[in-house]
Amino acid sequence: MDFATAKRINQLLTTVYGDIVRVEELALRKSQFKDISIKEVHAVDAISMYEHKTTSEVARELRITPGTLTTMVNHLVRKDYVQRIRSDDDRRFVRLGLTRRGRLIYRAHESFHRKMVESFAKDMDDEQLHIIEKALLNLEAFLEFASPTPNK
Amino acid sequence: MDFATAKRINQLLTTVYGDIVRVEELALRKSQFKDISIKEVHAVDAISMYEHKTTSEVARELRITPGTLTTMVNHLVRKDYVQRIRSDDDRRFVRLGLTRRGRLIYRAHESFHRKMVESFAKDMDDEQLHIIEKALLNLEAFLEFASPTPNK
DNA sequence: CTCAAATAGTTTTAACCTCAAAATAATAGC
DNA sequence: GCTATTATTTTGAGGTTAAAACTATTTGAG
Repeated sequence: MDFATAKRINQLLTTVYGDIVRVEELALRKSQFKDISIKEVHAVDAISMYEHKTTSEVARELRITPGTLTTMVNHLVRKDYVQRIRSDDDRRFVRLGLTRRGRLIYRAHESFHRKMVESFAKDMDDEQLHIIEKALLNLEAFLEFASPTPNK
Repeated sequence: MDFATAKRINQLLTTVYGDIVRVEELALRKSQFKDISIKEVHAVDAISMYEHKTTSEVARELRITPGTLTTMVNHLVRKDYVQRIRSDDDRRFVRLGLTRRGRLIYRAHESFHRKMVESFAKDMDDEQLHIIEKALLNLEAFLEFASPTPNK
């Protein structure tokens, strides 16, 4: 790969995520959901629609500590996006679910991402999509090699 | 594009950046540069080697406010990564430069990214690289459309 | 030339996100 | 029934950020 191309691709890779977050944040401010931050939306996304995962499971998925998620969930409960459901079989567990309002923003967020990926892969055939997925998987493998995840 | 592929690509896109940052942060902790955060390294990167950009220019590039950059630069000066150079022609401007130590970490960071992009594009020919760049540009265009950047 | 407006940067304030460690609550094993 | 373990919450502290007020400097209209 020539130097200039590497530079451009690096630039794109490192810019794109920040741009996604910025656009999402902006869209929230202009929507009916002004009281929720993008991090909180990602928590809503991880909690997801029907699974009722535990606090620890969701925290692991978000790569934050359970303590951090607890305060986040406090806010999200107060703002009526999330509900806590104590497990009946083992009352140490707290299972998390979305309220009606939580499900609304979940779907809005999902729809944004669907549109985003669609436009990302616009005019591409299966083979081209495969190349892109391969590249992203290469990247994941590099990162995994650079710093192995403790798999539990 | 079929649903499952879209899901996988979305997953990869949204995970990858966080993984890059996590790996970089971990590498820093294990290196000789333990006193600098990844955000600060990105500031060093934006300040760059020889240009002596002004505070506002660097802030714009990093998409943070000048006030935020000022406190960041305070830390980086104290830790001997960055130096402030008052402009002589217009003494309102502060130009930013790297110290010896700043240049060291600049090159280390640059090298990490070079390796990263290389492994990202491993075994790909020019045409395949072009497809990937196209996809990333599509994504940028979508984001730009979703929320136009105020170009000044 | 002088002073008001504009410009660049800094300081202050407050919010949010985060983690580590201690505290609390519940369960499991002996 | 204790003791250890597990899941969550609370507490305390630090990092990142933006907004607004403020300082220093320059520009330009009169």
